[in-house]
Amino acid sequence: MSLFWRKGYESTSVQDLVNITGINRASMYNAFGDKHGLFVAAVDRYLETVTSKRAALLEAKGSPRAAIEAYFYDLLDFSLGPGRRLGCLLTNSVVERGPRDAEVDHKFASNLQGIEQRFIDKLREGQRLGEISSRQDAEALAHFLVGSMTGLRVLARGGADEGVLRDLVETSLLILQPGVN
Amino acid sequence: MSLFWRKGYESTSVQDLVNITGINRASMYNAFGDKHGLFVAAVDRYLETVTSKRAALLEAKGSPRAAIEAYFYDLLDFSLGPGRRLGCLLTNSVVERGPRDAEVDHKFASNLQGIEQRFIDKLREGQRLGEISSRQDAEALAHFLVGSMTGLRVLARGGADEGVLRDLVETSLLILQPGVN
DNA sequence: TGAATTATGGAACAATCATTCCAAATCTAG
DNA sequence: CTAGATTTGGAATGATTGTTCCATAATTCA
Repeated sequence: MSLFWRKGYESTSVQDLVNITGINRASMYNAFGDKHGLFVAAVDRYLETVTSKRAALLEAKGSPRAAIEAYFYDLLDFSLGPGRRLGCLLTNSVVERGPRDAEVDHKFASNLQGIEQRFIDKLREGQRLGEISSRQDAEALAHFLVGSMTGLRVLARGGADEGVLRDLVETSLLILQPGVN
Repeated sequence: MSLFWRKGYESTSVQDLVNITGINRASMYNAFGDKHGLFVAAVDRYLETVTSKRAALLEAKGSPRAAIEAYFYDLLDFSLGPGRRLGCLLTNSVVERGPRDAEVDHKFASNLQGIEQRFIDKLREGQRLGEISSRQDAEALAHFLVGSMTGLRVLARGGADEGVLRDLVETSLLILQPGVN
């Protein structure tokens, strides 16, 4: 998973995977079928461990707006660490392979939809409580947040300065603030 | 350029390039040195043709806010066309190769900085004219717009629905609107 | 303990990779 | 028109790719 995350699919050879895991080549083929099967398993593991831990922040009780903010700041912190500027494995994979890998494409869509739905729930609740702007409907705001999140991840991998990422997060969250108009 | 755009660097073989261009292998090596040299030339050409044409929209006279809006809607339209859901060649390349290709990394950073500067100029002017919110300084807004733009390009390549992309653009532009607070 | 299933090491596979080489063809200048 | 330089076609290079095979070792289970 780490290797695919860092180097992508094509640049990671089966030999690399054998070297770093210490697992025999034949065993890997026995367990995962082929390189792509192993790759898909790595993406699944990524979603189960890395992504879903953060998604849990969107289930927290209490202020819905605070939950969304916590989600974004967690993502920001994670994106900034040294040696952590890897972006999101699934996002990277869909950029590299999306048009030619239906499985990755589908995982990307359904994962995004999952996050979007959590956003929508929290946004609706926040709008009802008056702590989130009702200028736009929750779906539009959720779509916006998904886009922001994606941009953040990609810019992080691209080596953008911390200030840029921070401004992106702060400004994105600011739009949730209920204004007067 | 088209091939690298569609398939990425690693998945595009020199043989593919020979086939599609009809240019002899030796001629290509003579002109560009190696595959990476050709790739860099393709990225440069992409920036000169595709990207810079849109960047010109940010130089237009008249309403600065309208210029920014025109830029985003042009990007949106382009991203939506059938067979055009390719994202941005430079962004895709930095996701695939960024950590291991200093040249691509540098091009990405300087290209983004160029767009950011144009955003800043237009934002400042718009703030002076009162047609853009002064709630945040122009730098922060520019960083935000760069992030939005990046998200849009990646989501487009990822096959996101038109509505998602449109909501992302509209909401991002809404934040420029001068409010009461 | 013994039989059956599974994992391991390592060689071997054909295919494809980027790259190089060279003689023949083409183009460029004087 | 001709000598010199460049481009072309196409074969050939060695390295690396993903994948398979098989005899041996380890493990599992009754």
